[in-house]
Amino acid sequence: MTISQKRERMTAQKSFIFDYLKSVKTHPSAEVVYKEIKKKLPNISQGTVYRVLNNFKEKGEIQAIDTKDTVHFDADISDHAHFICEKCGNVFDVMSECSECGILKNKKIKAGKINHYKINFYGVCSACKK
Amino acid sequence: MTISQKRERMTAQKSFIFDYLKSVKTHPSAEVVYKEIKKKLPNISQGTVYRVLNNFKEKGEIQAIDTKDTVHFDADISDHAHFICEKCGNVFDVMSECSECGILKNKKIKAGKINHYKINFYGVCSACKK
DNA sequence: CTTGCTGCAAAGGTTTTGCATTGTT
DNA sequence: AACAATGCAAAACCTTTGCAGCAAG
Repeated sequence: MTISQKRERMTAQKSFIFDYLKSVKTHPSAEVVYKEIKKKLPNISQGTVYRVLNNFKEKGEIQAIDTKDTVHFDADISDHAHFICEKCGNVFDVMSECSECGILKNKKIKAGKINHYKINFYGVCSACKK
Repeated sequence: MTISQKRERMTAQKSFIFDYLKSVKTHPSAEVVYKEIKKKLPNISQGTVYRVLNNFKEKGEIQAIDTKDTVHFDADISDHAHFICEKCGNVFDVMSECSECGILKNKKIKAGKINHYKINFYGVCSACKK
């Protein structure tokens, strides 16, 4: 019995979503992605957006940022930290290296083997503080 | 017009929940807290558990750990990292210091002032790898 | 033509909330 | 007695999913 390899197909929905994520420096939630893509593909559905985002995440092509409310997505999969506004929930990049975390990556600790890590900083963003 | 200060009241529900969180080294979700407390207070409702946990969090007496699925709670509010199992979702403590993150704390960066930070490590826990 | 992907809408699961009642202070 | 907190159940919210039709290869 041979394992049949599923052949992935390229669609407008996928490429629009990926291109959009690559083009923005913000870290949009699924809902924001949906609204933005809908401007170009008016018939796209929420279900498709969630499915596509989750597929990209599973393939490691984008990363998800878990916040209090909704999940945010980032097409930049390099190790970098995020600043999460406790008021509006927006996510900003923080260019900070954490050598200790980098050393632990791929190491096996008591809990299990570390595949990757995320650093989130919390505070109120400049816009909300106004 | 004077600002009327709300006086908080002590209830069995609150103290049971807080004591429970303080007593465990796991990082239970709201649902787990609910089930555990229900053993001692059979009439407690889910709504109360969510309300109490959120109040403790807002007062800074406990911290919330956002994971892919549900929020987990930790009565240990010291700066320490967590290992999140990508399979079962359980949360484990990681005793690791991150001097870079510590230095950034309370500093003002471009995005805003950092109040606190969280470091999450991801992987598959020993139990799930079995 | 095959079958992976989509749109639609319904379902699922978690968290929040309105309101009458209870129980602290 | 005041009114904060609870229990209950419904609502709100985000995300997933089943299925028939569409379209990429």
